[in-house]
Amino acid sequence: MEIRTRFAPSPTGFMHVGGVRTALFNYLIAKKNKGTFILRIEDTDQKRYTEGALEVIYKTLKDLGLFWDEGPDIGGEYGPYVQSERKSNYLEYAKKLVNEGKAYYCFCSNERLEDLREKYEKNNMTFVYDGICRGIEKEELEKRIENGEPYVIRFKTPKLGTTVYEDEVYGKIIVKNSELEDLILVKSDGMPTYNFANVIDDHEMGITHIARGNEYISSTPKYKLIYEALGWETPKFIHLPIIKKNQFTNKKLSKRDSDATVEDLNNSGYLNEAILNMLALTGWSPGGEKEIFSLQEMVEAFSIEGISSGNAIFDTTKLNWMNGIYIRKEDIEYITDLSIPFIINAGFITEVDATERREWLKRVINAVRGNLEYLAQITGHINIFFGDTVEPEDDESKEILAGEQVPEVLKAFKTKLEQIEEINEDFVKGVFKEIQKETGIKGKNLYMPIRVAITGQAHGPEMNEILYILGRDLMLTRLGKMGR
RNA sequence: GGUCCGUUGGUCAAGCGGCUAAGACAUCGCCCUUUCACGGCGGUAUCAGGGGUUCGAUUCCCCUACGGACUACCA
Repeated sequence: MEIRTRFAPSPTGFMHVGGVRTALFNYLIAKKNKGTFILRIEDTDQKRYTEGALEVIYKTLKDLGLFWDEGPDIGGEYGPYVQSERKSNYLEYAKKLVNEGKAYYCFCSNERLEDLREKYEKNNMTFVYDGICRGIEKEELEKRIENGEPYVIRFKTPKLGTTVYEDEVYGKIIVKNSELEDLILVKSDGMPTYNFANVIDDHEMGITHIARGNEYISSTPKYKLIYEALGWETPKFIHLPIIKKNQFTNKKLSKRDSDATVEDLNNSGYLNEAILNMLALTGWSPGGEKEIFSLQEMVEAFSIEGISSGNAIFDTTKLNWMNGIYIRKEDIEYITDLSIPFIINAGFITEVDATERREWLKRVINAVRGNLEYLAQITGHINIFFGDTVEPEDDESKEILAGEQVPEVLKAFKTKLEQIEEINEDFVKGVFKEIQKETGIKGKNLYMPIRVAITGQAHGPEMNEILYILGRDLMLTRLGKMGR
């Protein structure tokens, strides 16, 4: 049988990492089995609808590479894929259940329900509706409906016995039916409740595996009862451990904890590849020692058995490490594209520079990418390549420039620069050796003063790269303005 | 309050009756390196507590503690 999974977000305008992880796992389950991954929008609550929210969902999923096979924008055999456009059937199913004696009309007022609830709570019991409307005679029922009395349709949950279902992650879940409420299927406005609509939609769309957050674990028995009442096969349930907030959340971390949206993470310079990889590894383990996975590799390695049952904290520290790996391994063109906005934003370059000086920028970015955990940090590393003047930035660098051999070294270096037109391989290869030969100064005493003089810092990328990137003229300018 | 679920180092986690309890991140030390970073090597650190079952429990059962979810005419 074909495996069909679905990701069914509400269009709230945000795609939090937890939601993305749910999408990812549904995607993986489908693709691992050569199945179909479906996107369905749950927008029955119009109050929640936000302008542009759909686009956020589409964009996030696409950027991450989680392409759906059926969905609102591309259609499919089981459409429509927007819940608000499917409303017609729900009532019919509910009425069918009523006719079969598996559901009933309930006229109870909110006040009565409130009183009831209070009574139960006082006795320390789980509130369940007492089902008084189950017993309304047919004649009375018809009369009340005719009179326009508001009603809801409730499911007739068995009073006795237990309901059991086998969770793919948590194992057997057993609940006493007496703990289960006669849940509402159709609201007094004729709209289905979320739970009911979900069951219907999932069935009609042929969903075979439902992966969702484990907050649904206790309501799943109710779902199962509805499936059974309708005579439908129950899909497999894969409840996922929740990704918790960092317990040490503070202002600095808040953007990177589990509340974070993918957009937030992107804005700090986290790559989608790293986010996805990290998300896969929280709540799932491939078993082996491999940790860096492309989406395709995840598909191959994935198995439901590898999903863990304990809730996890999104490890932002490890995300930093992993993101650094991707920054280093991805194509430099790609990293350059992603880095440019940060560099423009910091005022180092303009939009025009970004295209006109792209080759140079690429070299700059490549020179510093090894130091980065996330792209926003790049500005702190490339600043040495901008500006005509240079100041030793800290005590360490000042101390280096104070060395007694420094004037001689710098003078020699300056002379060498003046003798060439531009930096080339011969110059880079030979300049330090020559200076060493002429002055007798070598090692740190030779390299460090030059580094500090032309960059202002005692740390940074490889010297040769710096020479190329800075270029003859700028170095001369900087050296010239130094002693001033 | 009730019901359900969970608990292996600071974090992510492997383990599915017998192991010196993997691995990764972080941390510490060493090496590489003219600097920083990367990289390499090594160290510190974990079975929440208590009862059972068993020749033997991290693994199975029970209790306690702690954490989470659910308990809507919200999704």
